[in-house]
Amino acid sequence: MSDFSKKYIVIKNNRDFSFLFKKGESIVTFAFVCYVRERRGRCNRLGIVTGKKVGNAVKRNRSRRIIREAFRLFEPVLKEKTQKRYDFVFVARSKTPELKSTKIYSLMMKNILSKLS
RNA sequence: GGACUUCAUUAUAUGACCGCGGGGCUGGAAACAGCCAUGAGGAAAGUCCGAGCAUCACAGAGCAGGAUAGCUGAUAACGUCAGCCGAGGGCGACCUUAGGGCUAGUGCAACAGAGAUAUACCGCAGCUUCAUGCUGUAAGGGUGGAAAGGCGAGGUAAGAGCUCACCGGAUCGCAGGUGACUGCGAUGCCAUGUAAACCCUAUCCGAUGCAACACCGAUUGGUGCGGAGGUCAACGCGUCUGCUCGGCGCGCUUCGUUGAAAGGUGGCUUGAGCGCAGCGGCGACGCUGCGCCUAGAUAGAUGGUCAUACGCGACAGAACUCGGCUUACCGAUGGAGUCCCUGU
RNA sequence: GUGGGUAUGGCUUAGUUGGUUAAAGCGUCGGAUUGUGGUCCCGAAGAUCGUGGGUUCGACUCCCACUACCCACC
Repeated sequence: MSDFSKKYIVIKNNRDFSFLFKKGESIVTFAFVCYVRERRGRCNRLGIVTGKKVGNAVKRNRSRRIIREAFRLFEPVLKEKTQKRYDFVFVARSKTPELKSTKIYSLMMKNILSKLS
């Protein structure tokens, strides 16, 4: 996958994660914690963290899927609004697997867009 | 009708739209786009056993260490499973069972008790004495988890397997059974418990694990580390700082070292496979025939929204692959069987 | 994937060749001292020894299974 594609890139490096935890702007809700930072490039990047505290493998998988789905809906809205591109890291919390993706989507719209613009 | 026992099966379903993984087809130089079917479990879990597979080691034998422990069978193998035997529980269907050896040796057994692996405190009886002492005995008392098998009768000075019947255990013989063992008879009462204490006996075990391992690619060069140089002119990051300026370091060049560790591909899913039928076997299971192909990711694919139905959906997510075991779990359905109550 | 360890009063630790009663410090409570509080002194309460089975006459200790936490290696 290159920067020319429409989709986002998955953050894999531990260096990128720790950099975002240090330098990123944090947005806290009851469903997730989000770290954002502006980046140069043509697409957004996404990383999801589901720690041991979230629960067993099923719960961790579910929270990862929900966040990814919400972000899939959220991303085109973001691209229309601004020309800037960002790195995102979402950290799941213990309540995340019981929620619906629409709920997380609305939380993203409310909290993140207002913060970035 | 109630109370159970046991063996299986199943684990929300259907449709629409959007999205993900690998696969196939079409278009395209490629990037990619479109279409098609397909995509988590009974435990995928815990990692407690046993194998396959791979690499290394290995003439043969033994020691050490570990595992297992009724018998017969099943199996690739097992600590698993089936049937049976013994023991225990339940009125019963049925369930549970680490179930070799203390007569190979060593160790341990607190407190209590007279005495704990050998004894005589209170007793009982005989002899004797002022008091008491000596001898015999182990029925009774009390202690304890355990006191020379239990109970009754005979017997006796009082007693005792001293003798006898029954029960229990041991040894020997005979019969039945592949065998564990069971039945009968004779002898005859000889010594507690603990080997999930050391240990002994029998059987088994080479080590490491798919991050194994194999291949690709090589000085025109990859990874990490270190030295020297360069430049902050420009840009980014880090650091000094609350901020700005500025400095230093990295990204640049070069030298030395590291020498496949890094990256990619394979391993990676057709297998002791699954389903159905027939045959053999009490059964675990085996044989034959027909049919089927059913995840293969690599920061890790199954999700979302809407609608309908009901009982409103538990435990839970493949990571090389199988056979078990163990643990978690809302329920639903079916087969077989037992006991009790009522009616005919 | 492989291997190892820990769990004991509210907290931090002792204790296990199996033997009656599980020890200590801090903390808590009560008393004494002080004009009051602290320090000091005296006393008390507080533990199903992580959970569930088993072996044994008897288990914190031995064996098995499970739960939670921690660590190491590739």
